[in-house]
Amino acid sequence: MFSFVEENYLKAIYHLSDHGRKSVSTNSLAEEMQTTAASVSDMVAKLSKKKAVDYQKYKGVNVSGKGKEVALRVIRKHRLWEVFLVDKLKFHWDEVHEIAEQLEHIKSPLLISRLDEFLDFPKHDPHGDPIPDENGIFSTVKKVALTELELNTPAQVVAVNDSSSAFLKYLDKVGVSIGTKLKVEDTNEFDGSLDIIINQQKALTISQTAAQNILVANI
Amino acid sequence: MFSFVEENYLKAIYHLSDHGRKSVSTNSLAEEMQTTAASVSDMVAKLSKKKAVDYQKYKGVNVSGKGKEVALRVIRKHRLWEVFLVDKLKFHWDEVHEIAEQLEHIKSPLLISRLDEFLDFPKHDPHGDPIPDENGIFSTVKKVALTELELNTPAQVVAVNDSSSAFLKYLDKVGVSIGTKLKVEDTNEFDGSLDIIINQQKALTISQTAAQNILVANI
DNA sequence: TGTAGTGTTTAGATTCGTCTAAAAAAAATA
DNA sequence: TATTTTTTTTAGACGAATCTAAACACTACA
Repeated sequence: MFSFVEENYLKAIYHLSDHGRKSVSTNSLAEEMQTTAASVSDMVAKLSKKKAVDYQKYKGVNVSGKGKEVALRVIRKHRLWEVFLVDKLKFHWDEVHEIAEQLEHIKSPLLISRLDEFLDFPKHDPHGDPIPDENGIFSTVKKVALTELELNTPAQVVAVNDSSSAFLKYLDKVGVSIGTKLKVEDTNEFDGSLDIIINQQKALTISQTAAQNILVANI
Repeated sequence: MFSFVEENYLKAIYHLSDHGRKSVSTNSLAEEMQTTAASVSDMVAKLSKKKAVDYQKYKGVNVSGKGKEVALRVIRKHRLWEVFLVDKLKFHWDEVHEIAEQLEHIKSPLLISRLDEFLDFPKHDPHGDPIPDENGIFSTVKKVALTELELNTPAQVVAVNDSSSAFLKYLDKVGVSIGTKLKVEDTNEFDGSLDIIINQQKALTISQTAAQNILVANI
């Protein structure tokens, strides 16, 4: 139905359009796909003919219903494989993207449902991004920055806003990762820093800047 | 270095040449690859220019040292993924080939070494075929028919001689599959049947005919 | 509101893997 | 050995995805 390359275009359009909310320019898509505007024009016309995107010349492009379905299926596979690589094969969360880019194109619905089960139906990938279910539905846990979390409310880290390697290294050092359970014990008004308890044991103070970049959900 | 398609050709040549022992005709390769002789001629010329095969016009083709390396790497990946699908994702051994055909082309040496470790360094795939190591070396376990196994010697099922569905169904029913650990407790001289212990617990008597078709290796 | 500048599309070419049809070489047979 | 049959290769073309260069369409500002 859709080639490897077409799937990648649909995924990119879906991302750049902010989940289908705004149309995507040829140039931005060209940059995302590491190719030329001319190639993008060609491919978008092709996807339009296949009814996978809505497209009018010079007016930008967006995924259609069908295109969104394809994009979500690929995203689901990508994120499930990332969970596999980190949880089962002990990869670090910042080394899995490239491999998942390849694995996401393996065609076998049964494989994916078995993998989902094997991984115990994860709702988030190792970066905290939500994994759509087989119908393309994201689980609707509300994510808030750690700075917004109420005092003494248990929560779980589900994502980060800053994925720079400096920040990820810092999180590693203090023992925070996706899935870490924590609560905020106190806030220090003079600099906005937070006193938190990690996994009901380790006490730690983190800066306001760090806390703004850690997203948590209630548990 | 080598495309998806080139890898498949090298694998097919390696197989048809009986592990590089005899040269492969254009027509047989065309049949194996489900394509035309003309396409094979083109591709073989291309692989020859890349020094992956030894080829002289009208004289057939065979893998070169480099080509054999590529083929063995692909075969290793294919068989490791098959083990993963059967052991971890609970696929039946006759449903994994198609999916492994796709997975075998994922490029990441680290992924494969991690997978190998995760699967506990299997030496055989679910069909009993040996898995080459990272240097392309097959483990040289001696396979013997179960009828030849010494009494009370622990061994592991590595292959079957008869892959008729009747025999496979029988094996399923009695709980014997590739990888099953067993030993022979006693032989019954009057009909050649064997009393065996499966996985150090289940006792079972099997006919001489069945035992001749089960290949085991010492462990 | 006309025009310079930016963004986008079209035209034409290239590489990869494939095809059909035809030519050439090897093998089989008389 | 000469001729027929089979196998293999070559020639030329095609679709997919890409590219560069050139034409075209929008936009922004003088």
